[in-house]
Formats: sequence, C-alpha cells, structure tokens
Amino acid sequence: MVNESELTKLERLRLEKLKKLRDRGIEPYPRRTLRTHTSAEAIRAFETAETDENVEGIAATLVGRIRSIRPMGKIIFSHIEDGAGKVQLFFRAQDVSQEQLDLLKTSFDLGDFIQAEGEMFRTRAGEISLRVESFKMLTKAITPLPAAKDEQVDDEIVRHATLSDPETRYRQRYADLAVNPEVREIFRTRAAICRALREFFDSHGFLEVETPILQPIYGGAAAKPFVTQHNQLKQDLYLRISFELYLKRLLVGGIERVYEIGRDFRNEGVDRTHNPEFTQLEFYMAYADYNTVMDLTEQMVLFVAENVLGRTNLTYQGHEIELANSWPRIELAEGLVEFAGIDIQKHTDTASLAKAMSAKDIEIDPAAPRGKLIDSLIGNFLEPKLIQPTFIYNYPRDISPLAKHVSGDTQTVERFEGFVGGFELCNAFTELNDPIEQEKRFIEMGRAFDSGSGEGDRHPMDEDYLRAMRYGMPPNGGFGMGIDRLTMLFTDRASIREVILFPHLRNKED
RNA sequence: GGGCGCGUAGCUCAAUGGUAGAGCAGUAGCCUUUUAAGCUAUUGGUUGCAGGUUCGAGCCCUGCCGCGCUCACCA
Repeated sequence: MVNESELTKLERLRLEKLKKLRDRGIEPYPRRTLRTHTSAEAIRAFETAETDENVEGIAATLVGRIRSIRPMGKIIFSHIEDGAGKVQLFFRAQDVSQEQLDLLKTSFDLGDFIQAEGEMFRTRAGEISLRVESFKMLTKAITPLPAAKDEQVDDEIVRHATLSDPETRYRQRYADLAVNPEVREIFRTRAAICRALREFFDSHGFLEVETPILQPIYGGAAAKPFVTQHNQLKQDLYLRISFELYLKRLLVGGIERVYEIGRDFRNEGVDRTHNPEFTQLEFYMAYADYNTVMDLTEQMVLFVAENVLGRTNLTYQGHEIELANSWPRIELAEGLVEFAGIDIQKHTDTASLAKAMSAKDIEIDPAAPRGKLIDSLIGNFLEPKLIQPTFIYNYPRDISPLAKHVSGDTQTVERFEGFVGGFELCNAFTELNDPIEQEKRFIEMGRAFDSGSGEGDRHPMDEDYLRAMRYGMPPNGGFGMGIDRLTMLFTDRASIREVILFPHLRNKED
C-alpha cells in the first residue's frame, strides 16, 4: 500500500474521495464497461440523424477520461476524451437526480474515467453533446494530470500551459501522452512509417525476417556492444549492433531479397541523434549494387512520404525539404573539396591528411587512422550542410570493411550515405561477397584498431560468416536506415528522444 | 568525459542578498445551454541534495544529483 505521507496534498484529497465512494458502495475501479459509440461515432451518428427525418434520437453510452468540468449553477458541462477525440457531456439534476449531480461535483475529478449514458443533442451554443441520464466511475485517478491553463499575461498574451519539462515528459511518458495530443500523433506517424516501409518492401518481393538479438559474436557496424551472459550455458552474449551479417547469410541460403525492422543496441554516447537502443531497417537485395540501392532508396522515401504525409515535401526545423526529386549524388572526394577544402585524393596516407587538416586548424585525433579522419570531415563539413536529400558516395576502404571496392581503386569502396535535414539517414553499399577478400578485411580492421583508437573498437572475427560466404553469396546491395531518424524528419523533431516512447535517461532517485 | 545553462506550489512561471509570489489546477460558495465559462473567498513550499560565506541566502561560493544545449566520442 502506498505510504500516504509520500503523496502530495492533492493526491491525499483524491484518496479521500475514493474512500468516500467506497463507503457509499460505489466501486471506483469496476470490472465491466459499456460503450455503444466512440466520441466521434456518436457525433457522426447525431449529425446523420439531424438530416434524416426517419431517425428519432441517438441514444449512446460513451466512455472516456474527464478533461474538464464546468459547473454552472444546477447544470454541469464536461468534456471527456477517448481514443477518437473529445465529446461534451451535459448533466442536469432533472435528468440524473440532484444526488448524482452532487456526487459528480464532490467525487469526480479531471483525469478520472467515466461512463455516461444518455441521448445526443445539440446545445444552444451549437455543440453536439450527450445529455446524460446516468453515469458511473470507471477509474478514479489519484494523481492529477500535469495539465493546466495558463494565466492571462498583461492584456493579450494567452498561453495554455501544459507539461513541457523534457525530463518529466520522458520519465513519465504516460503523463506526456495523456495531456499532449501532438505527442500521441508522433507515435501514430511512427507506426504509419513502419507500415508504409513494410508495404513497400513486401510489394517489391522482399521477405521480412527476424534474426538474433542475442549474438555470440557481434558485427556489421562500428560500435561498442552491450554484453550479457547466459546463465545455464555460461556463455557471453552481445546485444546486436546491426543485423547485417545475419541477413547476408540468408542471401547465401537463397533468399534473394530480405529485410528486417528491429532494435539495435550500441553502448555509446547519448545525444540528440543517438539513443542506446534504436530501430533500424536493413535490407539486402541480390543482383543489385549501390546504384540500384540509391534508386530504390529514393523510391522508398517518396513512397513513405506519400503514404504517411500524403505529400512529397515536408518542413524540417525551418527547412523546406522536397522528396519528389531525384537526390543529387556527390562523390565523397569531390564533396570534401567543395565543403571542407581538402582533397583526400591528394592525401593518400594518414600523416599527409592529418597535416592538411591541421593546416586548416581542424582538430584531429592523433591516433585516428585515415578513414576516421575522413569520417570526421564528413561529420563536420558535409553532414550539417546537406539539408536537401543527398547521396554521398565512394567511401574510404578502411572504414567500410564489408563493402566491395570500386573498379580500379582498391582504397575506395562502393558505399553511400544518404543525408537529409543535416543528419545521416542511411548507409549502404555494394556488399563484399569475396570470402578471401572479406577475411583479409577483417584482419586489416583488427590491426587498424589494435594500433588505433583502442580496444573498444576491435571486432572479433566471425568465422561462421566467412564460411557462409564461401558457399557463395550472390552479388548484392545492402542498406541500413534509422527508423527513429526518419521519424524525426517526418515529425519535425530535433531530438531522437521525441520519437522514442521511453528514451533512455539516467537513474534518478525519487 | 569537457564547457555553458537550468532545477522555486500539481502545471507554467515571477521574486536587488532583506517577510517566497502569480495564473491555472485544488477547496468553499453563487450561477439551468457553458466551452480559455464568469464572479467571490481561500488552501497550497524541505526553492533538486549536502555543505559554506553572511546579521540575514531562492539569489553568492564549493561539492553532488538530474535535465537541456554543445564539444569530444560514435569503421
């Protein structure tokens, strides 16, 4: 039982009301609910009835959460909210009895769930409402919702204050959702995005699969994993950092087109665009290369936009973004010349590139290999500038161990990243399917990170993946995209925490 | 991890180092078609936590906790 001394005064008051209800033989948490219409259905039914002489009246039993109570003398107006919207309830003593009206006034609060039965009508002010004949408590709320109207400031400024403290909103997402309808809308959009993506890939002949989240060997991305342990097997397991290596095993198995939408886990820094767990889409397409995948990416994003938003353009953080056009394709080396003023093709070794960057007063990690330096140039000079959808392609080999190199240049691989709104949206390449070359790359990576930026980046060799590839993996193009970031783009949110229902926050002692 | 900022009533916010306030919510009334209802009265605080300076700290100082922004990090 709750220690009442830990409750606020408002909560204690409501607990008293709850006890009084029970004393009167009223169960504040009944088992059964009756509902004939949602709020929207009831309103629609009444509107229809108004224009149809054959229909007498609309009797309805509605349920919802009390969002306002406005007593006005011997009558009470109230708005309740259900999943379909809001509807007004109208109570009079002559309809429900004086005793019931008093009960409503003394024992029902904002946030309680109520069931009300009556007949739909239109008030003098024109609002379609329910004239309540009987009602009952469905759920007594102890804690008041963090919602309030704001004061009138000076003469004109009127604000409707509602829960806005980000910490409370994320820690108590239930309260955030309950009082901020636009937050509910974000997650409807998010679900619609996933639905549209599935429809797109299903209709393009892709098979949706699920691969292990608990993995004995992690791989497919450059990230530190979360480690856990299986008690009975006494085996260390890693929460996956990507799906890549498992999905490509399926190409070996004869599944030509495959995709997965699921959770990845990366044990790294948390910021505006990174959450320790996030939702990823990956697909692999046999007989495709990165050019095919670029085409498909354009179609996919456009399809999702048309399905979810009903249009091909959107506003992100004040920028108008058009998705209907084909995305400019800029070779990485050229892009860096243009935006960073550094020609990586003239600096083919780490020392030379580091020197060129230092000459431009760019801070560098002295232990970073060449690929990492280039990656930091992308992040600092290219990424923030790429607001309109843009592909950057042809990446350095040493940060892309799973991609096939371009013809005639073993130091550059067929890889692209898609940028929109100033952040990286997706990452794809012509997948390396030469097992001998793949093994060399793994060894190379191990060496680079042994001497490079530390043990955390070392990745174990995945022998089984190499074995799979030795059976013959068809040439293919692969792709990965953060669903959270796509949702940020489509809902115009600057922080990934806004599009994750329960984002990770530090422990806090209450 | 570094830098900057923030933390005051249930919510949104005020308060030169000098009695902690407002609106909304709540409570008690008035009001039979309101809707940001209105009117009258009124309750409500360990100012994130712990120390320090001071006659006196919400305010200044130190440490800690949490959040935000940012940098670093993120093949």
